[in-house]
Amino acid sequence: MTAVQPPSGRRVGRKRGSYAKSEQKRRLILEAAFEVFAQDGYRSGSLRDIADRVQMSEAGLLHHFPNKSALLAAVLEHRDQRTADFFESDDPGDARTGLIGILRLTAYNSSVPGIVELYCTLSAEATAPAHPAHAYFVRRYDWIRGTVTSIFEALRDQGDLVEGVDPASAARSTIGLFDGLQVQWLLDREAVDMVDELRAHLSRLVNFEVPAVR
Amino acid sequence: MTAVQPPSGRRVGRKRGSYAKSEQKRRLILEAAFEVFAQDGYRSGSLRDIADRVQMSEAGLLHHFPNKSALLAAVLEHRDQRTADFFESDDPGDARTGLIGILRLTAYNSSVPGIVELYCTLSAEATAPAHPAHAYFVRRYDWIRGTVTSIFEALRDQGDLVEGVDPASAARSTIGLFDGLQVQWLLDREAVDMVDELRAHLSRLVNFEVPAVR
DNA sequence: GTCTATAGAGGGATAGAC
DNA sequence: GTCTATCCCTCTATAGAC
Repeated sequence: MTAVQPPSGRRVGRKRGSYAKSEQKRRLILEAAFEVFAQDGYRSGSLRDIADRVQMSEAGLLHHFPNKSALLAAVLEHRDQRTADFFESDDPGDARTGLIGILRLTAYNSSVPGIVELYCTLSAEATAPAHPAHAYFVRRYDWIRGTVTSIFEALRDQGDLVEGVDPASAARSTIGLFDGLQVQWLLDREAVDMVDELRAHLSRLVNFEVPAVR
Repeated sequence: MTAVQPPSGRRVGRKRGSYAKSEQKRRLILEAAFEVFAQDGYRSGSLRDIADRVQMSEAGLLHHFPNKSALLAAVLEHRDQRTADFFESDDPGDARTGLIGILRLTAYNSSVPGIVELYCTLSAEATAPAHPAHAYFVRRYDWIRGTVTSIFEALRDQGDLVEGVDPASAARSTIGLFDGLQVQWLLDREAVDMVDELRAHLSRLVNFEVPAVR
C-alpha cells in the first residue's frame, strides 16, 4: 500500500505545521504594520501599504486580523513584551538598577529609530480621545509613572535621592524628558544625545554618580 | 446730485473694505484649520472639515489658500507670532526674565489645550522627512534651542547657573521636558501639572529661587 | 468670491471563488 | 489561507458657471 502524498510540500493533517505557518505570517504582518504605523501613524498608514510589504492582498491580510484597529492593538501588544524586559533587570535587590534600566532603554532606542517613531507618532495622535489607541496610552503612562515612581521611592528609602525631591514628581519629569527628547532627536539625530541628556537629568536627582551606559 | 448706493452693505470702489472682508474670512479659515489640524493632525485633517466649520465649500476655501499644505504653513506662521511674544518680555536686561518667560508660556499653554494639541500632534508627524512641515519644525527647534541656550548662558555669566551645568544641555533638556510633559498632560489633564514640573526642573539648574508663575 | 460638478486617487471592508 | 472583484466612502484639486 502506497501512501498518498499531498502535491505540495504543505503537510496536511498536521495541525502543528499549519499553525506554525500561519503564526509566521502573522509575525511578518506585525512587523510590516509596525514599520508603516511608525512612519505614517495609524490614521494615515494604510492596510494596502502593509499588505504590499508582505506581498499579500488586503483581503488576505484581513484574514489574520479582523480590522485595522485590531492590527494596531496587536502591534502594540507585541512590542510591549520587549519593553518590559528593560525594567525586570539583573539585580532587583538594588534600586539603582532601575535607573540604569531607563538609561539602557534609552540607549537601545537610540539604535532603533523605528521604535521611537512608532511611540512618538502614535502617542501624539492617540491624544485624541476617539483614537483607537487612546485608552491604551492612558493606561500605559499610568503604569510607567507607577513603575518609575517606585524606583525613586526605593532610592529615597536607601538615602540615594536628593533631599527635597518628590519621587512622583521625579518620575513625571523623567518620563517627560524621555519622551520630549525623542521629538528633537527624530527631527535631527545630531542635535541631541538622548542618553547623555537623560543621565545629566538623573544625576541632579540622586546622590550617587549615575554610571555611563551604552 | 444723489449718490448711488450699492444694493448690499458691501462697499464698492473702496478697496480697503473689500480687502478687509477677505482678510476676515482668511482669519476665520485659519482658526478653523488650526482646530482641525490640532485634533486630527495634518494628514488626517480634511479640507472638508475645515470648510464646513466656516460654512463654505472646499472650492471656496481653496480660493484663499492655493492648497492644503499652504494652509498649514499659514496656520503655523500665524501662531508663531504669538509665541514669540513670551520671550521678548518685560525686562530684557535681566536674564532671569527668560526663565520666567518659559514658565509663563507653559502656564498659558495649560489654559489652551488646542495649541498644545496642535504642536504636539504636528511635531510628531512632521518627524517624517517627507512631511510638508518637516523643514519648519527642524528650523523651529534649532531656533528655540538657540534662544534658550542664550538665556542659560546669560545666567551663567551672572553667576546664576549651577556649577557644572552646560547651557546648551540645559536648553535641550528644558525644551525636551516642555514637550514631553505635554503628551502626559494631553492624555490625562489630572496626571501632570506642567508648570510645577518645569519649575522644579529649572530650580535644579539655577542658584536662585525660581518664582511661581500663573 | 463663492458655488456646483467632477475628476481621479486612495482608503477600509466584505462576498464569494478557489 | 489567499485571491479577485466590488462596494462605498473620503480625500484633494480643478474647471467653469454665476
